Amino acid sequence: MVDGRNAPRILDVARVAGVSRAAVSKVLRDAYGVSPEMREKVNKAVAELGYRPRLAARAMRGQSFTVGIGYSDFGNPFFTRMLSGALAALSDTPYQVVIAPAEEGERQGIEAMDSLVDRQVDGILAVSPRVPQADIERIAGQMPVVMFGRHDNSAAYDAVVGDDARGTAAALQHLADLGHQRIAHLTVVAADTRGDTAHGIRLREYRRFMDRPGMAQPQVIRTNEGQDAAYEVMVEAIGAGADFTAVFAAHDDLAIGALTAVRELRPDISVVGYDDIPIARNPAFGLTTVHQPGVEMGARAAALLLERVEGRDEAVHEMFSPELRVRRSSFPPALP
Amino acid sequence: MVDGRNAPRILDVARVAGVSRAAVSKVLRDAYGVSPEMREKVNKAVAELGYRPRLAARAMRGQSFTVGIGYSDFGNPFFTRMLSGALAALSDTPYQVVIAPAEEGERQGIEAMDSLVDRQVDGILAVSPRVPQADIERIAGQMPVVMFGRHDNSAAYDAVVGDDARGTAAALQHLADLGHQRIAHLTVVAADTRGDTAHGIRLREYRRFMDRPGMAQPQVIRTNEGQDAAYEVMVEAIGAGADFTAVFAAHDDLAIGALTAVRELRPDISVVGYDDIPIARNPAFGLTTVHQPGVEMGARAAALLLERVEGRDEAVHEMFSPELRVRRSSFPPALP
DNA sequence: ATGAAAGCGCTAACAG
DNA sequence: CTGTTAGCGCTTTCAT
Repeated sequence: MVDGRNAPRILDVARVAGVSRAAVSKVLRDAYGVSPEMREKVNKAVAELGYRPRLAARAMRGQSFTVGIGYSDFGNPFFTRMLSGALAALSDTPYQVVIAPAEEGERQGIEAMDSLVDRQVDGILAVSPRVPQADIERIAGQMPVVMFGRHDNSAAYDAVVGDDARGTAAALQHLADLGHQRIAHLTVVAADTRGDTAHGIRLREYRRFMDRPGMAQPQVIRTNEGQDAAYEVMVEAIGAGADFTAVFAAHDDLAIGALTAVRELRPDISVVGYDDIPIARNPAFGLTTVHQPGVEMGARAAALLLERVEGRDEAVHEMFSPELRVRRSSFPPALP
Repeated sequence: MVDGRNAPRILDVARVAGVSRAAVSKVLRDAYGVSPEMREKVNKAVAELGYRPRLAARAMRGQSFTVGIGYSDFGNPFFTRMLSGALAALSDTPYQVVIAPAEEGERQGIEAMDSLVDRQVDGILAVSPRVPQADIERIAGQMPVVMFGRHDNSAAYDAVVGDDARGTAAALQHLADLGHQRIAHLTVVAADTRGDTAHGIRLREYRRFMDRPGMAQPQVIRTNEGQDAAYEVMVEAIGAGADFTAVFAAHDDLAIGALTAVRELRPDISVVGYDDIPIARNPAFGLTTVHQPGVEMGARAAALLLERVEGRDEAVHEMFSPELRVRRSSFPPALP
């Protein structure tokens, strides 16, 4: 195996092209002050040698022209949408992208962000609901940061979020209009509904909504992630008597699990989800859900990050309006 | 914003701890020859300053202790399984992980791999069916490479693949046992069934199977990626007369689209998929499909990569056995 | 327009 | 066991 050490360096290119190292560097970055003929010679030498600049060496002097994305939950189709929006927005820029996968666990996400800092990326875009705000602010003190899906408005970093309060209200209003009064909320474990996370807001807004006159007591059902876990929990809840006629699930994956249980055991119960993942609109489910414009949100997050990298200073928080998509899963009217 | 430039350097730590830079470096890497008291002092100074070593500077001298994953198609649940297996296997090692997202397009994947080379990762694990073998071998000449899902056995890099020929035969045999003779194959565009890709093998094996006595002429139906595209194509095929009683889809996402069309228009047609994505086993679909042990495959790929990084030299190719999961979507017997 | 030279922060000999 | 020092490959003034 050819050791990385003997890969061509900028000096080799300079030698082949018969110019100085500085000249090569300038051509590479197309900086000011290179004659067309010099550019020609250098490019030829670069091609001939298959030269590629070493990013580590470059990064030691200044920008790395890389943006980092802190990411987790690769199986989440909504995150996938936002990721593809961000990648598309970044693909037309001189910035490359590296993704740091966040490990599971309590401090999930901060290691990923730190690893990006250590790599001297020029800016960070992250989906990290669990990371304490103080940690993010520490990092935002060192480089531009845009957080995705956080409602905690910080002056240190930008945020792109969906309007979860509004989306939740829309979903619940839809059920209420159908005549439902006893609506349960199926959501994730308490660790993930803390603070100003999307799931925290959805839960808070649910409680607020159930406070309205005519609505019943709130019933919060907790589950681990995954369709299967949601299914099990719902089977149990239904077995225990199920004092509700509709379920508002915190996201579509849970909703699918709930819908599966409901169809099997209590087809009269309505289910509404959140996110509008692709399978939701399959006629096999016809899941009524709250659509979020993930691609646009991802693209906007990337754009905000670039603005910051280029120098903007004040924090920006942008909220995207969700939109209810009514489908069959919530058609059956409530029982009297 | 605190500029990256004034982040603490190793010299600052040395000053605070009252020792030399080399001593700090040794403690950091816990190299041989540091007294406990020195270690103590240094660690204290590191914590106090919030010092973090700069990976770029470190990489310039030797290993980066990073493995790179070339990845694309973030929405593909099978890839997600293998990714989570790989990440889990890597999480217990001193190696960090960065993921380079592959852009769409013909040479999809090679830019991602090159970008990892430029970052001086210690090894690359990639899912890149479309990249020409020569390009991979060029990279494998510079650092360890493990490819996921490629059947082209190269001496330059390792490979982890599913036994697509066997999986395909199992799926088709199942349909044949049910009495089906006219089986169509729904697969992706020709650009992705070339060479020794998984889809290429599945297609080739399908043709071979249909050559058996008693089977009808092969019918290959092409579609773009996505359930919706597959649905449209199948609606069209059925509208055009559908001279088949069963469909073998190249992967589950296509199978779901096909199943949706079939249920709507020709519920007598059986559908079989490949990959066993989570939604496949939902009773709403009950999709018969070929299960691949994605998590194990990902973990094994990561392990092979580490072996290479640690010095193994001969190439290894490992094939994983798929397993047919029979469900409702293929129960209806063929029409006479 | 071009080139020489001084580092960026770290590691790894080597000396003490 | 600890410290000094010479680079790693690149960018970037500053002369020429």
